[in-house]
Amino acid sequence: MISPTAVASPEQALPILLRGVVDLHVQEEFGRKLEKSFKSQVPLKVKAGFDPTSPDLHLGHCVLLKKLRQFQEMGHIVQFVIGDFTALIGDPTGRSEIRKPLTSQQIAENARTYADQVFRILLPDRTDVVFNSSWMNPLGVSGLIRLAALQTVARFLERDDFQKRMSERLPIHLHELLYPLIQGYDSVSLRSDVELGGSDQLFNLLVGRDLMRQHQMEPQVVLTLPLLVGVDGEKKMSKSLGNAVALEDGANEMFGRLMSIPDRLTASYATLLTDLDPSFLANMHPKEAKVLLAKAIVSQFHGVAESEKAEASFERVFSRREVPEEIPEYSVSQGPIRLSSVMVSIGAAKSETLAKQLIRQGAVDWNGQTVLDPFLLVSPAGDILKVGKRFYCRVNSTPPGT
RNA sequence: GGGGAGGUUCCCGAGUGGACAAAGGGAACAGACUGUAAAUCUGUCGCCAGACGGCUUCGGAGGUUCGAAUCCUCCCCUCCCCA
Repeated sequence: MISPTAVASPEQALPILLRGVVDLHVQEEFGRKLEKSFKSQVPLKVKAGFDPTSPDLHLGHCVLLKKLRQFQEMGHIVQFVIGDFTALIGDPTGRSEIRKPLTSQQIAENARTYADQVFRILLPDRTDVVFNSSWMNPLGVSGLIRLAALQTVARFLERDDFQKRMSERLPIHLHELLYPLIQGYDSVSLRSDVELGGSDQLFNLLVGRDLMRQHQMEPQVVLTLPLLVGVDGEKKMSKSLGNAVALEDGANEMFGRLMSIPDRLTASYATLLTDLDPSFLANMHPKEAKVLLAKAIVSQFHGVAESEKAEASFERVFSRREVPEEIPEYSVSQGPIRLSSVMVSIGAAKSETLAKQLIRQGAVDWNGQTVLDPFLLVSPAGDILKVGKRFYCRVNSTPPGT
Protein backbone atom coordinates (compact mmCIF):
# COMPACT_ATOMS: atom_id res chain seq x y z
CA MET A 1 0.00 0.00 0.00
CA ILE A 2 1.28 3.41 -0.96
CA SER A 3 1.73 5.98 1.73
CA PRO A 4 -1.20 8.33 1.42
CA THR A 5 0.92 11.42 1.59
CA ALA A 6 3.27 10.76 -1.33
CA VAL A 7 2.12 11.49 -4.84
CA ALA A 8 2.56 8.47 -7.05
CA SER A 9 4.25 8.53 -10.42
CA PRO A 10 2.11 8.64 -13.55
CA GLU A 11 3.33 5.18 -14.49
CA GLN A 12 2.06 3.83 -11.23
CA ALA A 13 -1.14 5.84 -11.10
CA LEU A 14 -2.48 5.72 -14.64
CA PRO A 15 -3.40 2.06 -14.92
CA ILE A 16 -5.33 2.20 -11.67
CA LEU A 17 -6.96 5.56 -12.19
CA LEU A 18 -8.10 4.79 -15.70
CA ARG A 19 -9.56 1.38 -14.95
CA GLY A 20 -13.25 1.33 -15.77
CA VAL A 21 -13.27 4.93 -17.01
CA VAL A 22 -15.69 5.73 -19.81
CA ASP A 23 -14.59 9.16 -21.03
CA LEU A 24 -11.34 11.00 -20.53
CA HIS A 25 -10.99 14.62 -21.60
CA VAL A 26 -8.16 15.09 -22.35
CA GLN A 27 -5.61 12.30 -22.14
CA GLU A 28 -2.48 14.42 -22.70
CA GLU A 29 -3.55 17.01 -20.18
CA PHE A 30 -4.15 14.30 -17.62
CA GLY A 31 -0.70 12.85 -18.18
CA ARG A 32 0.87 16.27 -17.91
CA LYS A 33 -0.96 17.05 -14.67
CA LEU A 34 0.03 13.76 -13.08
CA GLU A 35 3.63 14.27 -14.14
CA LYS A 36 3.78 17.78 -12.77
CA SER A 37 2.15 16.74 -9.53
CA PHE A 38 4.56 13.85 -9.11
CA LYS A 39 7.59 16.07 -9.68
CA SER A 40 6.45 18.82 -7.35
CA GLN A 41 4.72 16.44 -4.90
CA VAL A 42 1.82 18.86 -4.90
CA PRO A 43 -1.33 16.74 -4.99
CA LEU A 44 -3.98 17.25 -7.62
CA LYS A 45 -7.36 18.57 -6.57
CA VAL A 46 -9.95 16.05 -7.63
CA LYS A 47 -13.48 17.30 -7.54
CA ALA A 48 -16.77 15.45 -7.37
CA GLY A 49 -20.11 16.96 -6.54
CA PHE A 50 -23.09 15.46 -4.83
CA ASP A 51 -26.52 16.95 -4.52
CA PRO A 52 -28.00 16.52 -1.09
CA THR A 53 -31.37 15.84 -2.64
CA SER A 54 -31.85 12.53 -0.91
CA PRO A 55 -30.25 11.61 2.37
CA ASP A 56 -29.28 8.10 1.40
CA LEU A 57 -26.31 7.23 -0.71
CA HIS A 58 -26.47 3.96 -2.57
CA LEU A 59 -24.11 1.62 -4.37
CA GLY A 60 -24.40 3.73 -7.53
CA HIS A 61 -22.59 6.52 -5.73
CA CYS A 62 -19.92 4.07 -4.64
CA VAL A 63 -18.56 3.66 -8.13
CA LEU A 64 -17.51 7.27 -8.00
CA LEU A 65 -16.44 7.17 -4.39
CA LYS A 66 -14.24 4.17 -5.03
CA LYS A 67 -12.52 6.00 -7.86
CA LEU A 68 -12.00 9.02 -5.64
CA ARG A 69 -10.49 6.77 -3.05
CA GLN A 70 -8.04 5.49 -5.64
CA PHE A 71 -6.98 9.06 -6.35
CA GLN A 72 -6.43 9.53 -2.64
CA GLU A 73 -4.32 6.45 -2.47
CA MET A 74 -2.23 7.87 -5.30
CA GLY A 75 -1.60 10.88 -3.09
CA HIS A 76 -4.20 13.33 -4.32
CA ILE A 77 -6.81 15.43 -2.58
CA VAL A 78 -10.53 15.07 -3.03
CA GLN A 79 -12.76 18.11 -3.19
CA PHE A 80 -16.10 16.77 -2.09
CA VAL A 81 -18.63 19.36 -3.12
CA ILE A 82 -21.98 19.25 -1.43
CA GLY A 83 -24.32 21.00 -3.79
CA ASP A 84 -26.45 22.77 -1.24
CA PHE A 85 -26.90 25.65 -3.66
CA THR A 86 -27.43 23.53 -6.75
CA ALA A 87 -29.97 21.48 -4.85
CA LEU A 88 -32.24 24.48 -5.18
CA ILE A 89 -32.30 23.71 -8.87
CA GLY A 90 -31.92 19.99 -9.16
CA ASP A 91 -29.78 18.50 -11.86
CA PRO A 92 -31.90 18.08 -14.97
CA THR A 93 -29.61 15.31 -16.21
CA GLY A 94 -31.65 12.31 -17.24
CA ARG A 95 -34.74 13.88 -15.85
CA SER A 96 -37.99 13.92 -17.66
CA GLU A 97 -39.54 16.27 -15.19
CA ILE A 98 -38.54 19.03 -12.92
CA ARG A 99 -37.32 18.15 -9.48
CA LYS A 100 -39.19 19.39 -6.54
CA PRO A 101 -37.19 22.01 -4.73
CA LEU A 102 -36.00 21.19 -1.26
CA THR A 103 -36.24 23.43 1.73
CA SER A 104 -32.94 24.65 3.09
CA GLN A 105 -33.68 22.67 6.21
CA GLN A 106 -33.99 19.41 4.31
CA ILE A 107 -30.78 20.21 2.46
CA ALA A 108 -28.87 20.84 5.65
CA GLU A 109 -30.21 17.65 7.14
CA ASN A 110 -29.29 15.58 4.11
CA ALA A 111 -25.86 17.13 3.86
CA ARG A 112 -25.09 16.18 7.42
CA THR A 113 -25.83 12.50 6.94
CA TYR A 114 -23.76 12.57 3.76
CA ALA A 115 -20.45 13.03 5.48
CA ASP A 116 -21.02 10.01 7.72
CA GLN A 117 -21.77 7.73 4.81
CA VAL A 118 -19.05 9.04 2.55
CA PHE A 119 -16.23 8.39 4.94
CA ARG A 120 -16.89 4.72 4.92
CA ILE A 121 -15.03 4.90 1.63
CA LEU A 122 -13.07 8.15 1.45
CA LEU A 123 -10.06 8.98 3.58
CA PRO A 124 -11.07 11.90 5.81
CA ASP A 125 -7.65 13.53 5.96
CA ARG A 126 -7.42 13.61 2.18
CA THR A 127 -10.88 15.06 1.67
CA ASP A 128 -12.06 18.66 1.66
CA VAL A 129 -15.77 18.84 2.20
CA VAL A 130 -17.10 22.08 0.77
CA PHE A 131 -20.53 23.58 0.17
CA ASN A 132 -21.12 25.37 -3.07
CA SER A 133 -23.38 27.93 -1.47
CA SER A 134 -20.24 29.38 0.08
CA TRP A 135 -19.16 30.85 -3.24
CA MET A 136 -22.49 30.91 -5.05
CA ASN A 137 -24.21 33.14 -2.53
CA PRO A 138 -21.51 35.83 -2.68
CA LEU A 139 -21.58 35.68 -6.47
CA GLY A 140 -24.97 37.33 -6.48
CA VAL A 141 -27.36 37.95 -9.31
CA SER A 142 -25.03 40.16 -11.29
CA GLY A 143 -22.32 37.53 -11.05
CA LEU A 144 -24.72 34.88 -12.24
CA ILE A 145 -25.71 37.00 -15.20
CA ARG A 146 -22.06 37.52 -16.14
CA LEU A 147 -21.62 33.77 -15.92
CA ALA A 148 -24.67 33.09 -18.06
CA ALA A 149 -23.32 35.43 -20.72
CA LEU A 150 -20.46 33.03 -21.31
CA GLN A 151 -22.57 30.23 -22.76
CA THR A 152 -25.21 30.04 -25.44
CA VAL A 153 -28.75 28.77 -25.31
CA ALA A 154 -28.26 26.61 -28.38
CA ARG A 155 -25.48 24.69 -26.73
CA PHE A 156 -27.43 24.12 -23.57
CA LEU A 157 -30.52 22.98 -25.39
CA GLU A 158 -28.54 20.59 -27.54
CA ARG A 159 -28.19 18.12 -24.78
CA ASP A 160 -30.16 14.97 -24.91
CA ASP A 161 -32.28 15.45 -21.85
CA PHE A 162 -33.70 18.72 -23.06
CA GLN A 163 -34.10 17.53 -26.62
CA LYS A 164 -36.10 14.63 -25.34
CA ARG A 165 -38.26 16.78 -23.19
CA MET A 166 -38.91 19.15 -26.03
CA SER A 167 -39.92 16.40 -28.37
CA GLU A 168 -42.20 15.00 -25.69
CA ARG A 169 -43.57 18.47 -25.03
CA LEU A 170 -42.56 18.46 -21.44
CA PRO A 171 -41.70 21.63 -19.59
CA ILE A 172 -38.17 22.92 -19.29
CA HIS A 173 -37.85 25.67 -16.76
CA LEU A 174 -35.37 28.46 -17.15
CA HIS A 175 -33.55 27.76 -13.93
CA GLU A 176 -32.73 24.25 -15.08
CA LEU A 177 -30.48 25.75 -17.72
CA LEU A 178 -28.44 27.29 -14.95
CA TYR A 179 -27.45 23.98 -13.40
CA PRO A 180 -24.46 23.17 -15.60
CA LEU A 181 -23.27 26.75 -15.27
CA ILE A 182 -23.20 26.56 -11.54
CA GLN A 183 -21.60 23.15 -11.45
CA GLY A 184 -18.99 24.50 -13.82
CA TYR A 185 -18.44 27.56 -11.72
CA ASP A 186 -17.73 25.31 -8.75
CA SER A 187 -14.67 24.13 -10.61
CA VAL A 188 -13.62 27.72 -11.27
CA SER A 189 -13.89 28.60 -7.59
CA LEU A 190 -12.09 25.49 -6.48
CA ARG A 191 -9.49 25.58 -9.25
CA SER A 192 -9.98 21.85 -9.65
CA ASP A 193 -7.47 19.81 -11.60
CA VAL A 194 -9.76 16.88 -12.27
CA GLU A 195 -13.49 16.34 -12.02
CA LEU A 196 -15.19 12.99 -11.85
CA GLY A 197 -18.76 12.17 -12.61
CA GLY A 198 -21.11 9.57 -13.99
CA SER A 199 -21.09 9.17 -17.74
CA ASP A 200 -24.36 11.07 -17.96
CA GLN A 201 -22.61 14.04 -16.40
CA LEU A 202 -20.30 14.60 -19.34
CA PHE A 203 -22.05 17.74 -20.53
CA ASN A 204 -21.97 19.40 -17.13
CA LEU A 205 -18.34 18.45 -16.65
CA LEU A 206 -17.32 19.87 -19.98
CA VAL A 207 -19.06 23.15 -19.25
CA GLY A 208 -16.70 23.33 -16.31
CA ARG A 209 -13.74 23.10 -18.69
CA ASP A 210 -15.15 25.92 -20.80
CA LEU A 211 -15.77 28.20 -17.89
CA MET A 212 -12.29 27.63 -16.50
CA ARG A 213 -10.75 28.49 -19.84
CA GLN A 214 -12.94 31.58 -20.00
CA HIS A 215 -11.61 32.53 -16.59
CA GLN A 216 -8.04 32.18 -17.87
CA MET A 217 -7.45 28.99 -15.95
CA GLU A 218 -6.05 25.68 -16.99
CA PRO A 219 -9.15 23.57 -17.62
CA GLN A 220 -9.89 20.59 -15.45
CA VAL A 221 -9.46 17.10 -16.76
CA VAL A 222 -12.75 15.28 -16.96
CA LEU A 223 -13.21 11.60 -16.17
CA THR A 224 -16.50 9.79 -16.33
CA LEU A 225 -17.44 6.43 -14.92
CA PRO A 226 -20.14 3.99 -15.92
CA LEU A 227 -23.52 4.24 -14.32
CA LEU A 228 -24.28 1.31 -12.14
CA VAL A 229 -27.35 -0.54 -13.33
CA GLY A 230 -29.93 -1.02 -10.61
CA VAL A 231 -31.01 -4.36 -9.20
CA ASP A 232 -33.80 -4.48 -11.78
CA GLY A 233 -31.08 -4.99 -14.37
CA GLU A 234 -32.37 -2.24 -16.61
CA LYS A 235 -32.25 1.29 -15.38
CA LYS A 236 -29.59 3.32 -13.72
CA MET A 237 -29.53 2.72 -10.01
CA SER A 238 -31.57 5.36 -8.31
CA LYS A 239 -33.46 5.58 -5.13
CA SER A 240 -36.55 6.97 -6.73
CA LEU A 241 -36.77 4.04 -9.13
CA GLY A 242 -36.65 1.66 -6.22
CA ASN A 243 -33.82 -0.36 -7.71
CA ALA A 244 -31.10 0.85 -5.39
CA VAL A 245 -29.09 -0.75 -2.63
CA ALA A 246 -28.60 1.90 0.02
CA LEU A 247 -25.43 2.16 2.07
CA GLU A 248 -27.67 2.43 5.09
CA ASP A 249 -29.31 -0.91 4.35
CA GLY A 250 -28.74 -3.60 6.92
CA ALA A 251 -26.51 -6.55 6.07
CA ASN A 252 -29.38 -8.95 5.41
CA GLU A 253 -31.25 -6.50 3.28
CA MET A 254 -28.15 -5.62 1.29
CA PHE A 255 -27.26 -9.25 0.77
CA GLY A 256 -30.74 -10.14 -0.41
CA ARG A 257 -30.98 -7.21 -2.78
CA LEU A 258 -27.66 -8.16 -4.31
CA MET A 259 -28.73 -11.77 -4.74
CA SER A 260 -31.70 -10.56 -6.72
CA ILE A 261 -29.71 -8.89 -9.47
CA PRO A 262 -29.81 -10.67 -12.81
CA ASP A 263 -26.84 -12.99 -13.33
CA ARG A 264 -25.50 -10.95 -16.20
CA LEU A 265 -24.82 -8.03 -13.88
CA THR A 266 -22.50 -9.98 -11.62
CA ALA A 267 -19.41 -9.08 -13.62
CA SER A 268 -20.05 -5.37 -13.82
CA TYR A 269 -20.90 -5.13 -10.15
CA ALA A 270 -17.70 -6.95 -9.35
CA THR A 271 -15.63 -4.61 -11.50
CA LEU A 272 -17.18 -1.41 -10.31
CA LEU A 273 -17.72 -2.16 -6.65
CA THR A 274 -15.18 -4.72 -5.52
CA ASP A 275 -11.65 -5.88 -6.14
CA LEU A 276 -12.86 -9.29 -7.25
CA ASP A 277 -11.68 -10.53 -10.60
CA PRO A 278 -14.69 -10.75 -12.89
CA SER A 279 -13.15 -13.41 -15.09
CA PHE A 280 -12.65 -15.60 -12.07
CA LEU A 281 -16.31 -15.23 -11.17
CA ALA A 282 -17.35 -16.01 -14.72
CA ASN A 283 -16.07 -19.54 -14.31
CA MET A 284 -18.06 -20.25 -11.21
CA HIS A 285 -21.62 -21.39 -10.74
CA PRO A 286 -23.68 -18.22 -11.20
CA LYS A 287 -25.20 -18.42 -7.78
CA GLU A 288 -21.87 -19.07 -6.05
CA ALA A 289 -20.38 -16.14 -7.91
CA LYS A 290 -23.19 -13.92 -6.78
CA VAL A 291 -22.84 -15.04 -3.20
CA LEU A 292 -19.16 -14.14 -3.35
CA LEU A 293 -20.00 -10.77 -4.83
CA ALA A 294 -22.69 -10.05 -2.29
CA LYS A 295 -20.39 -10.99 0.56
CA ALA A 296 -17.60 -8.82 -0.78
CA ILE A 297 -19.87 -5.82 -1.00
CA VAL A 298 -21.68 -6.35 2.28
CA SER A 299 -18.42 -6.79 4.15
CA GLN A 300 -17.20 -3.42 2.91
CA PHE A 301 -19.97 -1.76 4.81
CA HIS A 302 -20.81 -4.15 7.62
CA GLY A 303 -17.65 -6.15 8.12
CA VAL A 304 -16.82 -9.73 7.29
CA ALA A 305 -18.64 -11.26 10.24
CA GLU A 306 -21.92 -9.58 9.38
CA SER A 307 -21.63 -10.54 5.75
CA GLU A 308 -21.25 -14.18 6.72
CA LYS A 309 -24.23 -13.96 8.99
CA ALA A 310 -26.21 -12.44 6.16
CA GLU A 311 -25.29 -15.27 3.88
CA ALA A 312 -26.31 -17.87 6.46
CA SER A 313 -29.57 -16.09 7.08
CA PHE A 314 -30.28 -15.87 3.38
CA GLU A 315 -29.73 -19.59 2.91
CA ARG A 316 -31.89 -20.30 5.88
CA VAL A 317 -34.82 -18.10 4.96
CA PHE A 318 -34.89 -18.37 1.20
CA SER A 319 -33.18 -21.60 0.29
CA ARG A 320 -34.55 -23.65 3.16
CA ARG A 321 -37.56 -21.49 4.00
CA GLU A 322 -37.03 -21.55 7.69
CA VAL A 323 -37.77 -18.87 10.21
CA PRO A 324 -34.90 -16.39 10.58
CA GLU A 325 -32.91 -16.38 13.80
CA GLU A 326 -33.79 -12.90 14.88
CA ILE A 327 -37.26 -11.63 14.26
CA PRO A 328 -38.94 -8.47 15.47
CA GLU A 329 -41.52 -8.64 18.19
CA TYR A 330 -44.79 -6.78 18.35
CA SER A 331 -47.50 -6.37 20.88
CA VAL A 332 -51.16 -6.02 20.06
CA SER A 333 -54.21 -5.77 22.25
CA GLN A 334 -55.31 -8.96 23.91
CA GLY A 335 -57.28 -11.52 21.94
CA PRO A 336 -59.37 -12.96 20.67
CA ILE A 337 -58.69 -10.61 17.83
CA ARG A 338 -58.92 -10.97 14.10
CA LEU A 339 -55.70 -12.00 12.47
CA SER A 340 -56.32 -9.47 9.73
CA SER A 341 -56.49 -6.71 12.35
CA VAL A 342 -53.26 -7.92 13.88
CA MET A 343 -51.61 -7.64 10.51
CA VAL A 344 -52.80 -4.08 10.06
CA SER A 345 -51.77 -2.89 13.50
CA ILE A 346 -48.34 -4.44 13.06
CA GLY A 347 -47.89 -2.82 9.70
CA ALA A 348 -47.76 -6.05 7.73
CA ALA A 349 -50.76 -4.92 5.69
CA LYS A 350 -51.99 -1.46 4.84
CA SER A 351 -55.69 -2.13 5.32
CA GLU A 352 -58.06 -4.82 6.47
CA THR A 353 -59.13 -5.47 2.93
CA LEU A 354 -55.54 -6.00 1.86
CA ALA A 355 -54.83 -8.19 4.87
CA LYS A 356 -57.77 -10.45 4.05
CA GLN A 357 -56.63 -10.63 0.47
CA LEU A 358 -53.23 -11.80 1.58
CA ILE A 359 -54.84 -14.47 3.72
CA ARG A 360 -57.01 -15.67 0.85
CA GLN A 361 -53.92 -15.86 -1.31
CA GLY A 362 -52.28 -18.20 1.16
CA ALA A 363 -49.56 -15.69 2.00
CA VAL A 364 -50.03 -15.80 5.75
CA ASP A 365 -48.69 -18.38 8.18
CA TRP A 366 -49.56 -18.49 11.88
CA ASN A 367 -47.12 -20.64 13.80
CA GLY A 368 -46.06 -22.35 10.63
CA GLN A 369 -49.61 -23.12 9.54
CA THR A 370 -50.95 -21.46 6.45
CA VAL A 371 -54.09 -19.56 7.33
CA LEU A 372 -56.86 -19.49 4.76
CA ASP A 373 -59.78 -18.20 6.81
CA PRO A 374 -59.84 -14.40 6.52
CA PHE A 375 -61.88 -14.14 9.68
CA LEU A 376 -59.73 -16.25 11.93
CA LEU A 377 -59.59 -15.05 15.52
CA VAL A 378 -56.36 -15.39 17.44
CA SER A 379 -55.12 -14.72 20.94
CA PRO A 380 -51.50 -13.77 20.43
CA ALA A 381 -49.07 -15.08 23.02
CA GLY A 382 -45.66 -15.19 21.43
CA ASP A 383 -46.95 -16.67 18.18
CA ILE A 384 -45.00 -16.48 14.97
CA LEU A 385 -46.58 -14.61 12.09
CA LYS A 386 -45.27 -14.85 8.55
CA VAL A 387 -46.60 -12.67 5.76
CA GLY A 388 -45.30 -13.25 2.28
CA LYS A 389 -41.80 -14.52 1.84
CA ARG A 390 -39.98 -11.98 3.88
CA PHE A 391 -42.03 -10.69 6.74
CA TYR A 392 -41.64 -12.58 9.98
CA CYS A 393 -42.45 -11.46 13.48
CA ARG A 394 -43.44 -12.66 16.89
CA VAL A 395 -46.71 -11.37 18.25
CA ASN A 396 -47.49 -10.84 21.89
CA SER A 397 -50.45 -9.22 23.49
CA THR A 398 -50.64 -6.50 26.07
CA PRO A 399 -53.31 -6.77 28.72
CA PRO A 400 -56.01 -4.13 28.28
CA GLY A 401 -55.40 -0.80 29.94
CA THR A 402 -51.62 -0.82 29.67
C1' G B 1 -50.53 39.46 -26.91
C1' G B 2 -53.25 35.90 -30.68
C1' G B 3 -54.54 30.77 -31.94
C1' G B 4 -54.63 25.46 -30.79
C1' A B 5 -54.05 20.96 -27.40
C1' G B 6 -54.17 19.05 -22.56
C1' G B 7 -54.51 18.05 -16.79
C1' U B 8 -57.73 10.58 -15.06
C1' U B 9 -56.37 6.11 -9.80
C1' C B 10 -48.50 4.91 -7.50
C1' C B 11 -46.59 6.03 -12.95
C1' C B 12 -47.89 5.95 -18.32
C1' G B 13 -52.45 6.03 -20.62
C1' A B 14 -57.91 4.82 -22.51
C1' G B 15 -62.58 6.74 -21.35
C1' U B 16 -66.40 12.42 -23.56
C1' G B 17 -73.93 11.84 -19.66
C1' G B 18 -75.91 5.87 -16.81
C1' A B 19 -73.48 -0.73 -17.97
C1' C B 20 -67.09 3.45 -14.31
C1' A B 21 -63.82 2.04 -8.72
C1' A B 22 -62.97 3.63 -14.27
C1' A B 23 -59.76 -0.46 -20.44
C1' G B 24 -54.54 -1.54 -21.40
C1' G B 25 -49.40 -1.36 -19.95
C1' G B 26 -45.69 -0.61 -16.11
C1' A B 27 -44.55 -0.71 -10.95
C1' A B 28 -45.91 -3.12 -6.45
C1' C B 29 -47.73 -7.34 -3.66
C1' A B 30 -49.05 -12.72 -3.35
C1' G B 31 -49.01 -17.98 -5.12
C1' A B 32 -46.56 -21.78 -8.13
C1' C B 33 -41.87 -22.85 -9.95
C1' U B 34 -36.47 -21.88 -9.19
C1' G B 35 -29.66 -21.74 -7.20
C1' U B 36 -31.93 -16.41 -5.95
C1' A B 37 -35.82 -11.49 -3.49
C1' A B 38 -33.96 -13.23 -11.20
C1' A B 39 -36.94 -15.21 -15.39
C1' U B 40 -41.69 -17.42 -16.40
C1' C B 41 -46.85 -18.53 -15.40
C1' U B 42 -51.26 -17.30 -12.35
C1' G B 43 -53.74 -14.03 -9.17
C1' U B 44 -54.46 -9.30 -6.40
C1' C B 45 -54.01 -4.28 -6.83
C1' G B 46 -59.30 2.92 -3.59
C1' C B 47 -61.60 2.30 1.50
C1' C B 48 -65.18 -0.24 4.69
C1' A B 49 -68.17 -4.60 4.94
C1' G B 50 -68.18 -12.60 6.81
C1' A B 51 -71.36 -13.17 -0.08
C1' C B 52 -75.53 -8.42 -0.24
C1' G B 53 -74.09 -3.60 -0.06
C1' G B 54 -72.09 1.21 1.36
C1' C B 55 -68.51 5.23 0.98
C1' U B 56 -64.56 8.37 -1.34
C1' U B 57 -61.82 9.39 -6.21
C1' C B 58 -60.84 11.57 -12.40
C1' G B 59 -56.40 19.76 -11.64
C1' G B 60 -59.60 23.38 -8.05
C1' A B 61 -64.34 25.83 -6.84
C1' G B 62 -69.29 26.28 -8.20
C1' G B 63 -73.55 24.89 -11.52
C1' U B 64 -76.97 21.92 -15.00
C1' U B 65 -79.19 16.84 -14.58
C1' C B 66 -83.09 11.64 -11.70
C1' G B 67 -77.77 10.67 -12.76
C1' A B 68 -71.21 13.79 -14.39
C1' A B 69 -64.45 11.66 -15.12
C1' U B 70 -67.75 12.97 -19.17
C1' C B 71 -72.05 19.10 -20.20
C1' C B 72 -71.70 24.64 -18.46
C1' U B 73 -69.10 28.87 -15.67
C1' C B 74 -64.89 30.81 -13.27
C1' C B 75 -59.95 29.80 -11.53
C1' C B 76 -55.00 27.22 -11.40
C1' C B 77 -51.21 24.49 -14.15
C1' U B 78 -48.63 22.47 -18.73
C1' C B 79 -47.47 21.81 -24.00
C1' C B 80 -47.40 23.48 -29.29
C1' C B 81 -47.67 27.32 -33.25
C1' C B 82 -47.54 32.61 -34.31
C1' A B 83 -45.91 37.46 -32.32
